[in-house]
Amino acid sequence: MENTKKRREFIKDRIYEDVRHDIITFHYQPGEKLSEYSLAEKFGVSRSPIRSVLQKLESESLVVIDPQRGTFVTKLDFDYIRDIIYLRWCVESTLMCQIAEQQPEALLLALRECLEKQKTLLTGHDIDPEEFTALDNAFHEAIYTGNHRENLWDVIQEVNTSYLRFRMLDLVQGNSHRQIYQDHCKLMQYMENKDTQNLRALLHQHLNGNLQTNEGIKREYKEYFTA
Amino acid sequence: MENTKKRREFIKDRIYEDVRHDIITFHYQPGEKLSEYSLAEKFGVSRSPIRSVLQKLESESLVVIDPQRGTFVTKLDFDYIRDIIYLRWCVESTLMCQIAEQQPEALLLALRECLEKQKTLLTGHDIDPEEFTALDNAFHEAIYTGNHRENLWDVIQEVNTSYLRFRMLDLVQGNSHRQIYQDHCKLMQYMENKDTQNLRALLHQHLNGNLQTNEGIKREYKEYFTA
DNA sequence: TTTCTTCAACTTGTATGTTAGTATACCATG
DNA sequence: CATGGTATACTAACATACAAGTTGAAGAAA
Repeated sequence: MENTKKRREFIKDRIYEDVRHDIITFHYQPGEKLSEYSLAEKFGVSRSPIRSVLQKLESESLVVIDPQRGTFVTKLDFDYIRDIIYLRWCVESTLMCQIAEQQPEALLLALRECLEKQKTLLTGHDIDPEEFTALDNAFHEAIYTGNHRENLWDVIQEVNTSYLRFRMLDLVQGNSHRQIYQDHCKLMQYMENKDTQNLRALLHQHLNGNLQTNEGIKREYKEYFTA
Repeated sequence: MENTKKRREFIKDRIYEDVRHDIITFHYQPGEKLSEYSLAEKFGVSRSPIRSVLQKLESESLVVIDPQRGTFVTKLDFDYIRDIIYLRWCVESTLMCQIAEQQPEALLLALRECLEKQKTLLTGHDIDPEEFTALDNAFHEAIYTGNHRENLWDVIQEVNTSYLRFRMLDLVQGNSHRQIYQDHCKLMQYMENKDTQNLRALLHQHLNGNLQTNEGIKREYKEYFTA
């Protein structure tokens, strides 16, 4: 049985992935101009697929299209990111409390396996930020899928890209991987011990990536943020 | 001081509002085909602005574009809607508990004013579903803005259209307006009395628009829903 | 009748003009 | 020098033409 829906790959799909990746990894810097014409030239295509790509990127707030002026990579808006963090906190703390309550065997096992993978990756040198991010995401995704909230995970992913860029900023510094892993382990413990009080508090801190360092990042990369 | 940012009105903006409205109000029915060419003809424009509109509508899951086949109004996916309800429940119950805790004077006053408007509208005959929806939304929006979560409200609105269509189904029947108003009043009471237990329970029921009636709607409009 | 092939009509993707708004460098004017 | 108008280059919005895949009906073959 073939359930992988064959969807022809269009030029715009490939370009979308390329440009999105380059924005998230700060290859294109916040504020940088991305004109249709120059992108079309770069990828060797016409402006039509580029327009599609830019409009899609605008819908996830990665670029802003200023009519007849230009299209620009959005700067990081901390007020916006702050609300995305709050959104995830509200949802994921509720989900985790539910897990703490019900102690679903299969899910807890899956989460422990996920943590093992993270531990393994951490033993090596030169940790690839994107690879670690994938494992980080896998842990959080399991929280959703384990509660049969796959759609909810997908929905949140669509608005999560701004937060993703924000987290990338301190991940490239390379010293927060271990902290994230340890947070996950503690969250795991709290769920197993039904310690919802500490669970919610730690998750808040975890999603914020340690409040004190945020201020440092905002200073260090202040040209990446909106005023 | 002029703070309304003058943004030139483009053809696609008007068409977007038109088509979106017609989908939400079921003028275009779920599953119906919306070809670029026929829409272009209907609005007397070329396919370019129509493509913009349809791509934007796809990003909020109101249409699905099947390449080289056609563009169709999406059917209501209850699994998806269920998760949107859960999302709103997680967020709004947290916000309301926060309000219950802090008892912010100005916000409580604003909420009471909002309820008065709803009460006034309910005294008349022939209640306009869209007008009531606006007042319903205003109550929920105040919960966000009162906690300085304007961005979060905006984010949720972007994924809320599917839920909006779902609620429209029983609103046109015209017998749930009073129930919604009464729910709001009770939620208000629970917040003032810091009764978070009942608050969370009622909000869940409120967002679901009464579980028992949902089954009836799914039967009555079953051609509007996915299998 | 049933099944397969062919083809025409229709779909969106892509390419390329054309139009109109914006920003800026330049120059004339005070 | 300061100011205001103008020409110009650039932008995205919009129009149009062509390309390529999908669908389904008509018709031939079994």
